Amino acid sequence: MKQFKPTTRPIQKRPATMAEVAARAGVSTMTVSRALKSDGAVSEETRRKILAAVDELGYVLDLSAGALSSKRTGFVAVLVPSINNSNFSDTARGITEVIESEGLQMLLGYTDYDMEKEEQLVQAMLTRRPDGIIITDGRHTPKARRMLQSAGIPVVETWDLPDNPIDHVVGFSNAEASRALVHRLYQKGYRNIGFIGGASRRDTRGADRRMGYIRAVEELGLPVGRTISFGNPPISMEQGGQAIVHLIEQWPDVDAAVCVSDLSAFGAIMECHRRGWAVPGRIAIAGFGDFEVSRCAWPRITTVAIDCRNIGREAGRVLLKALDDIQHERTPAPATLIVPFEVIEREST
Amino acid sequence: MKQFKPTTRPIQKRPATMAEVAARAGVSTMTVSRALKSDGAVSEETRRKILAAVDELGYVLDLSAGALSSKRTGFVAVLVPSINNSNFSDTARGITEVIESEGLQMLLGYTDYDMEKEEQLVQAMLTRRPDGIIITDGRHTPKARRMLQSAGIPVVETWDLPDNPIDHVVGFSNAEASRALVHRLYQKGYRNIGFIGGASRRDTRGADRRMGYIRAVEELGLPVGRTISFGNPPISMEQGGQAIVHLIEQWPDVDAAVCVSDLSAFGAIMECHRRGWAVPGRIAIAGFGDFEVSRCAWPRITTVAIDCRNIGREAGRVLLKALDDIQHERTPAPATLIVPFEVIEREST
DNA sequence: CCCCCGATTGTTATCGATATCGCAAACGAT
DNA sequence: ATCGTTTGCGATATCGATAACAATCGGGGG
Repeated sequence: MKQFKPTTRPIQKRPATMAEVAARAGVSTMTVSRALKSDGAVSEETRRKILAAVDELGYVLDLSAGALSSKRTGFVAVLVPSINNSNFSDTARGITEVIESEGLQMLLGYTDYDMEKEEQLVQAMLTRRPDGIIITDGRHTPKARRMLQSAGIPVVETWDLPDNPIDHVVGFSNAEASRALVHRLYQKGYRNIGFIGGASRRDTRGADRRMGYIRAVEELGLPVGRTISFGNPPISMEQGGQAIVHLIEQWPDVDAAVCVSDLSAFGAIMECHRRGWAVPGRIAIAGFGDFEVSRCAWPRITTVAIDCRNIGREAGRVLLKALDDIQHERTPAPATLIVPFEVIEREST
Repeated sequence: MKQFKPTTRPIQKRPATMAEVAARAGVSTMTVSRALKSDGAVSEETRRKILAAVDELGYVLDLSAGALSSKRTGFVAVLVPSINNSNFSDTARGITEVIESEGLQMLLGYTDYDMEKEEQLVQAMLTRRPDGIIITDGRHTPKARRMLQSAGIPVVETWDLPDNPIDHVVGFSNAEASRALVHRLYQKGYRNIGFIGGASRRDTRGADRRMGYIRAVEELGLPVGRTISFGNPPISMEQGGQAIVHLIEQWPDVDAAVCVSDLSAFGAIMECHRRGWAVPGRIAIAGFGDFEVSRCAWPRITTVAIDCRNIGREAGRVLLKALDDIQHERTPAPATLIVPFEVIEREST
């Protein structure tokens, strides 16, 4: 076909193959393959010739072919509920940081806080034959569980402490953290504490936080039942604002509110400003997650801090360890790593 | 090796292959392959047999093998500067939404606002032989550009309007948007407008916004040079707070500030509250991006709204169109799609 | 009754790399 | 000089699927 516009690039030009590189460098493909991995035993001279050929042909290695023969794709599947405005993006970041040093690549999927979607996603991910999988959840559909167990790869569950772990775990107890926060508010003198969370049970971590709250008010002998459920997870700033209004209208005597996340806490505080309710004068408000907005808002928001990025790093390390064990034909021992949380008191309570 | 704990799962169990499924169902692998794609012409009876076998063996398709023979990996590489606290997570979301309906999967990479890193990432991504690539930037290193051009796959540049596009474009002019915002502030009566942005030129969109600001103050005959550069992109809320203090100390007569993003605008506003400077009484503050925090803060923040998710969707659609063209052996025409922005005036100005 | 066609299924040849084994040359130690 | 031991490289056989083409079987039209 005649090209009228010489600037038009040929979309379909077939990329060079390793065999072509080998031919040009006058060696076998195996030697090229070795030269292109850092550890390959190749003489300096041949390597130079090969790299020159690679350069001239603009060759890039085809890992998708390599994966087939080496039986290692170099993929790590990562499933998170959502990546927008959430701690999970930091966790994903931490994972990437750790695994990319080993030449592994992340395959990211969103479950939308939905177990069914998670199941489909697990299936779709396994289709890519990842070397390992990190999943931000401790509860799964039976089928998802079965698929994960029989996939023959290391699994890391994170951000939770599952009752019955599939394999490895890197997490903390959301319930305990929430409970600790309520106790701290109690120490500060608050006696009528409410809770604001999402309406659905899809968010298992949110549900755990609610449970921790309930346990705390019960054991402290505080008035119970002051919980507002509002909107689908992840509950937004705007919804936090609406929820605080409901909370106060329904129980005018509440003096403090624990929100399922910093975002809803922030929304609640801003709505209070708008209505002239002093925070913490009229009502104290605490969040969860130590988002940047909590450190920066005015007033600064009391919250539970979790090092999200570190969760990712640790999860990545646990996975690398397991992969290393497998490569050296050791049976990896399922690890459970509990990461710390910290209640941080700021001006909002 | 003896298993002491019967619950321990066999990590190394090799997953079933298509050949095993075929044997069990009493057909050829080709028939299995056809049954597992939706479009395959297989009789209802055989399909049932095959699906039964798949189920019994717990078989999952191995796309990494299929990719080799079909020469289509089903991957779309997506490069974004950062995924944390940014609009790009929404864009990634939009892309996923569109492409997953076609069975494509996103391969996500972070450039950290760094062209060198971008270049490495492009190389790493091409190694996976994606069917297409979407890249959140209009400026690249020469080598990255060359690699993208000769990769033989559709390329979509997004979030920018490059002077010299590689292939397809879905974006808008950051400079124009920023300029429009300054004009709006001018209409509102502000005559001494500053700018707060990151210190590095790595963030090309940030640089464009600054340029738009400069052009606007010049053409309006306003005092120039009132710009503060602070911190590495993405400039954080905290840095926005520090920057506004510098701005006001250095030019006490400024009556309005344009921030490179909503996050820094928010930080600036909160810092003003802390210091008792009224916003917009003492100083008006505007942002960029229409983050949730801007809709929810008090005061609500004037900003430039971009439908980030939609950028992702459109970029995905453009890519799908190109892939479809290629499959039908048409030469895809490079498309440039300009998405709208809107200046939204709120209480902060 | 023959031929052609569509629907369904099988055969064979890749796809592009790497694992494994093997061999030759270089090297080092007795 | 001899005999291991490395070191560097190549030949061959996969890895698990799909493309392309061939084959088979019924049924309808001529």
